[in-house]
Amino acid sequence: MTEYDAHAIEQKWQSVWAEERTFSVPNPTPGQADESHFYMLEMLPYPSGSLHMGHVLNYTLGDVVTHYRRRQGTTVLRPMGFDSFGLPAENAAIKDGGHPLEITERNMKAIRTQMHRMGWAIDWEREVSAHEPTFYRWTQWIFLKFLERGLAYRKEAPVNWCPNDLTVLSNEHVVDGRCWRCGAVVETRSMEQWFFKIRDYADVLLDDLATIDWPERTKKIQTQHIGRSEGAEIVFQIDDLDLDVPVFTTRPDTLFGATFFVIAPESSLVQQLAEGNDEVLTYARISAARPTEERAAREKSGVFTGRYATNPVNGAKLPIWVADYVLMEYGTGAIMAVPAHDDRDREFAETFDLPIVTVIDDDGRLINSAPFDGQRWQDAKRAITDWLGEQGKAEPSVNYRLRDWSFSRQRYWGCPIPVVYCEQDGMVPVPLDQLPVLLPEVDDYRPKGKPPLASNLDFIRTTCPTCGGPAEREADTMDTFVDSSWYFLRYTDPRNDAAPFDRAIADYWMPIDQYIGGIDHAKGHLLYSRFFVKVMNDLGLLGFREPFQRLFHQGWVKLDGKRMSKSQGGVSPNELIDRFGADAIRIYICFQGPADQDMDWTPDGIEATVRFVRRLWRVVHEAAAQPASPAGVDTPLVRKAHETIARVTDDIGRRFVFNTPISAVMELVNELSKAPGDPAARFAAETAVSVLQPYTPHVAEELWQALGHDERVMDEPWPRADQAMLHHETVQLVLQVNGKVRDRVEVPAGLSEAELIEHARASEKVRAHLAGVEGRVVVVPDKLVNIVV
RNA sequence: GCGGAUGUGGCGGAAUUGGUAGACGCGCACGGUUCAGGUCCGUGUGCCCGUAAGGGCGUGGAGGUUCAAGUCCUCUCAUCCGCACCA
Repeated sequence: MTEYDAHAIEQKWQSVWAEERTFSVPNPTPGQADESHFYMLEMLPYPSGSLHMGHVLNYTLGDVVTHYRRRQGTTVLRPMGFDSFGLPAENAAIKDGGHPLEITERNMKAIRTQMHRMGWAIDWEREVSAHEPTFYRWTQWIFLKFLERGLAYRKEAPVNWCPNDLTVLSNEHVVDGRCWRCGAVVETRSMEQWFFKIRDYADVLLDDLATIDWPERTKKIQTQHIGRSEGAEIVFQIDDLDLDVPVFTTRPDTLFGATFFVIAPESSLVQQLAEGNDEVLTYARISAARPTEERAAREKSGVFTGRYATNPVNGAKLPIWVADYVLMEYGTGAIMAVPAHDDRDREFAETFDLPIVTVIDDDGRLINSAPFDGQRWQDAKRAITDWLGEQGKAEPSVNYRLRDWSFSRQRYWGCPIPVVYCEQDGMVPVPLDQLPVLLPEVDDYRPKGKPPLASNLDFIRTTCPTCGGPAEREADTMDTFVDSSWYFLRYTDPRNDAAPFDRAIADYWMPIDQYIGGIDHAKGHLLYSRFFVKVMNDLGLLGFREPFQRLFHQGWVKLDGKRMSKSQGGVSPNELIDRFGADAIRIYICFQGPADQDMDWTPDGIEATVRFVRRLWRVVHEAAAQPASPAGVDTPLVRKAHETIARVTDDIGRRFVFNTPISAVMELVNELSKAPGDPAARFAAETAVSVLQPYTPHVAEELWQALGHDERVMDEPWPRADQAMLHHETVQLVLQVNGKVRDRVEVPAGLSEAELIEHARASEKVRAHLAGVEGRVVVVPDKLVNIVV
């Protein structure tokens, strides 16, 4: 027996797999019989640096599943690529002082090497990167399809502006009022921007959550983000102006309690209502410009316009105020204020000394609301809406918190938006056959507040595809989340140069059977991708409605309480591979705890997993020197082996837990080492190597050979536990008195209740606690007898 | 404020259907092998009382249901995460 040499073994097998293209999976040929297949995917990395331990956990989990499924006889598609366009990669390049293309490709190279060294079973022949023209050509193509269908549009709107990254951000990427990448406080600016009409899909995005197997918390986050709320739109008339202003409310039952009326500072109504009123106009201008964060500070501010609105239920004259606690983007930008039954309205009323009228009593019935007095508020909602509806002053309405997705960025490193602007023809899409619109190489790519491409005249100046006259190209680029909304489709048919993918091939592999990635993408990438798939389904490009059938979030790997975001000294995967080998790291990261919970990174105990691999190495070699285990041999060791198979299979396959299988194999190895010469030693060793193989693919192959096999263990069918071997001849019977364990005895399995009770009463220890009293008896067959006195 | 997750030895964690709490590993202690050290092997290790036999306590806290609760119910505390003036 030679010493265990992780590096020699790992390099050897990694070379073999690369040469033999072991993990490359061909697409089905037309007419081929449908075979069992599985699409395993983990979220692709940003090449903004090299991998950290969080990635190692993510991709190792995917790898274990990949091997496990392969060995179930399933063809597993498991591709990889790079989210190489966009802020993360570009900011990394700026920091490193190089060109984004150069830095990005350098990082990609480093990551590929790390992935190779971890031994992950990846089909590299399907690799795609967002920044390659062969990929973004089709990002542009898909954009144009959206545009054609009216789902992409340009609009002047208040948007989130990051003063540090000098670009617009989507709502999903403003976190606590700050930029998701750099942490700068985001400002509000009114700019003409590109949007995707994700709001049109709010209902289906909500409803179809019921059809997918996702963690409930993720569904909750999306549900909350979409924020569907049902109510009514009620029309208020503005005195003297002959103007009808609708408001949205979820509580039409409180209409009689409305005592004032408020409009948002950004509302176009302000100009009409406050003409010549400088106080109001100044307030509106100043508060509209306040940063979102400051505006969300609780203190209520506002100004009275001097005008009144008429409450349609009772003709009451409600003073109209302008106040910045009313948002332009939600509902109609105007509200009826019911201070008795709304905390914000109450606070405002108290600040400005406005009347408060209670219209629902403690029993939940309407008061001060004739003719609806006495009705339960839940019923009155409907009744008042119907009543006003008959007069044409109300109709049921639904509102969403979800805003359309702002996806244009004033940055260089992204997919060019393929439209041109012509004086004659206005905005003109670039014809499909002229794609891709190539991102030009520029020297000065740094953000300046206006898109860097705008000053690149070679790029900007073009001709109009419609009239042939002079035109200018769009200078904004796309959000990186556009790329990641469809990359998983490109993997299915990555070299197609006639279409983004062939529909039949995408329909064959998709939807993804198992997706693994961080929960930080719950309302960004995971929502956008669902939207893209639904649109593409509506466009007839594919035959399914959801991209990710089953989703799992790995926990964060934390260092000093903070999420790992880049490789830090001492904990970089490369250094750990150098010191301990990939197999030991793979075991370690899985063994640390439940994969969906956060873990604090400590290197304590990583030596232990190396020690375990060495122990396995030694024990298996010792067993390999033994004669082959005869069929039908029945020893405690052979039973332990079958038990291990059953546990590991259930844990990975059904429960989707990855730490306890390692404990199970450790137990088996412990028993094997304590049973030298056991006739089942070879069988136990083979079992240990076989079920550990998804975790430790390199050393498993080496040990499989040592056990005398020519085949690869990764190609061996997953072992099956012999049910007969799981059945025990004797069981340990727990004897309780008053629910407390007093004795344990070994008895034959399958005894009758009477026999079990007899055993219990025969126990000295039980008798000592019974003191001669008979007692009532509870029996759990093969497990427990509890005597209650 | 709303929504969600978590809480078990000195530490990471296990306990899958209400039925032996603490598997597996780290750490620690003692012993052995090798001996420059580490490696490696063995034994022990929830807490308290007791030389021992044995007994008591024990899954953040308080109640409850049950023959039996880490697991179910009610309340509560702590930590973390998501949302947050969304009418």
